[in-house]
Amino acid sequence: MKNYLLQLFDETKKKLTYLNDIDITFTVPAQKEHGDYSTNAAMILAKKLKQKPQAVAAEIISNLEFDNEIIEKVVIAGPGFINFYFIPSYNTNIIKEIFEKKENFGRSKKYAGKKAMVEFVSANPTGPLTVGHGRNAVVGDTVGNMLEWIGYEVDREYYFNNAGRQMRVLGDSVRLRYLELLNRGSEFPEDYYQGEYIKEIAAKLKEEFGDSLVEENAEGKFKQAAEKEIFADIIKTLDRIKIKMKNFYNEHVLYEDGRIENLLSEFKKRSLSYESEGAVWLKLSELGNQADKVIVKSSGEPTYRLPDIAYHITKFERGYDLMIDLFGSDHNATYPDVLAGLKALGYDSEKIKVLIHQFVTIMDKGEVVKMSTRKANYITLDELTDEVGSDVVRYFFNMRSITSHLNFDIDVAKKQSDENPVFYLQYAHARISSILRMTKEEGLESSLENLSLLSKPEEQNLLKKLFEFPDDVLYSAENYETHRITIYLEELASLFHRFYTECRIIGSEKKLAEARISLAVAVQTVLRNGLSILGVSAPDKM
RNA sequence: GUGCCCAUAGCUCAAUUGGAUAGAGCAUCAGCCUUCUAAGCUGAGGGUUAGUGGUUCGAGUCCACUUGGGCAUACCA
Repeated sequence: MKNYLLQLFDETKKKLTYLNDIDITFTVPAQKEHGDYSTNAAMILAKKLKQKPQAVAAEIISNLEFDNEIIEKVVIAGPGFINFYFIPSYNTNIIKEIFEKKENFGRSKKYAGKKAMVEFVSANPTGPLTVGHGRNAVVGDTVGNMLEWIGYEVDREYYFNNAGRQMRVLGDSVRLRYLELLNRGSEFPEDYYQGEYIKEIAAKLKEEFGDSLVEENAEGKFKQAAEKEIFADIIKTLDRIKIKMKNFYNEHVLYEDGRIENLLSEFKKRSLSYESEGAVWLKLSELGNQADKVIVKSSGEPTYRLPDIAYHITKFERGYDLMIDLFGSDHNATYPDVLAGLKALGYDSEKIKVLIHQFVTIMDKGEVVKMSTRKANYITLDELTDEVGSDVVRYFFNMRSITSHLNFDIDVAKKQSDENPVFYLQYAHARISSILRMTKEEGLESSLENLSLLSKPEEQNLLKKLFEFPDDVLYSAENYETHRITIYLEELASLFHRFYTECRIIGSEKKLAEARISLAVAVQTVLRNGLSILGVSAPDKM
């Protein structure tokens, strides 16, 4: 429907050139009395043309050469909206399109040939992934899916660093637990990693090496073993919720390749850095940021900014047209420095989209759980997946705008009741499978012959909703908003359940029954496609 | 103190980016199964969109201030 309108307006632009001055958008009105689609173009143009919106609207309409077989009427309403009413039987064309495109219905080629990278999770291997990481992981993966749906070739990457203070403390935590097991322990510091997994790693080391590691330092075997074990667990955890990284990028590579040194001398050469108090500073205040920041400490060790900039340069060199960085809100102060640094070096920082998601608040037994990896006071993503399953985890994290805090009530999630809307969608899908099984037994098959019989409001509403899917996918993807997909699917499922209640298939006249089966199949296809974007399964039975 | 994000129904959240009468789910109440899955459907109640002012044909959305929260504000990442 929208495509037809766009076509129609493209034609009209030749006659009314002022239409080229604005972006003409079509929206589905909230009130169905206002038609199938609506545009506010006349109101926007009224200001530019210094005419009344109604007069502009009238002129536009009189120049529209629309097909009376497709559009029933076009009217001016309210302050100057132009409302379009389509012929009901035209709406059934969407079923044919869905039957043709099947699992590809909703995909578009708008960004075909473009490469995107989504960098997400990127947690250092100091402990198991928590529920907090879960939001990042699921949203990142789903953003990747959405980008694929609009044509991008997408790489998923996990950036980490196994050097630095955090990791030293991790290694030493394992060492102390190991010594404890040999009854040679000393006091375990409060600010060390308290988790059980540290003890498990220590136990494994004891099993393998006996007491031969007593003199070993924290940086060696202990840290290596910890990193290896923890990473293996992280990959397993991600795999359980259907996330596969294309690449794990170790910050260390940037040092080995000499990128850090090169970058440092590049900044120096361009007079973007200076030395003071034994440290090297980046002139961020000259680049429009708040204050200069240290890039190399007086100890000689770079701060995270330097490798982060170097890392992003590798992304540019790898030829990505779009680079997504997904962070929790605790990083909201760090990325502007990185972007400013890149921009100063001549890279197009517009190609980098930084998405910041707000924190997950965990509620357990009516209380907020304060999370800390260090104190081992957290709920792991694995535990959550054990409790509710991958589908609920993925759906739950995808269903909220990332700008808002996500309130994760463990009690509710455990219930697996109808408070989890994912079941509502899956139920609609399973219901259709069931219908198809039953109707087959009755000798009924889907048919595209008599779709014009689909004229009841419940049927028409479904058809119009199906039309919106490709648009919704595009919109969601371009704005990186996974939750819009869940909203769409819930609305579609709701319309289907209403159709199911009002429009029986078995027992209806054969032609009508077969047209309705086609509609049900189309709805099921779209439900399945939408769920696959979210990474949620579409069961045939529940 | 300063920067970023946020405040919408009892609770959890939407609102097509400035559009028409602010919508869903849960919870509460009242109905609907001898017929394709009741994990469903129908109806009811529930709102000064934190507050005040401003911008304009039109504001939950944009601007200013106020209040209240989250995250930052390191020579940690």
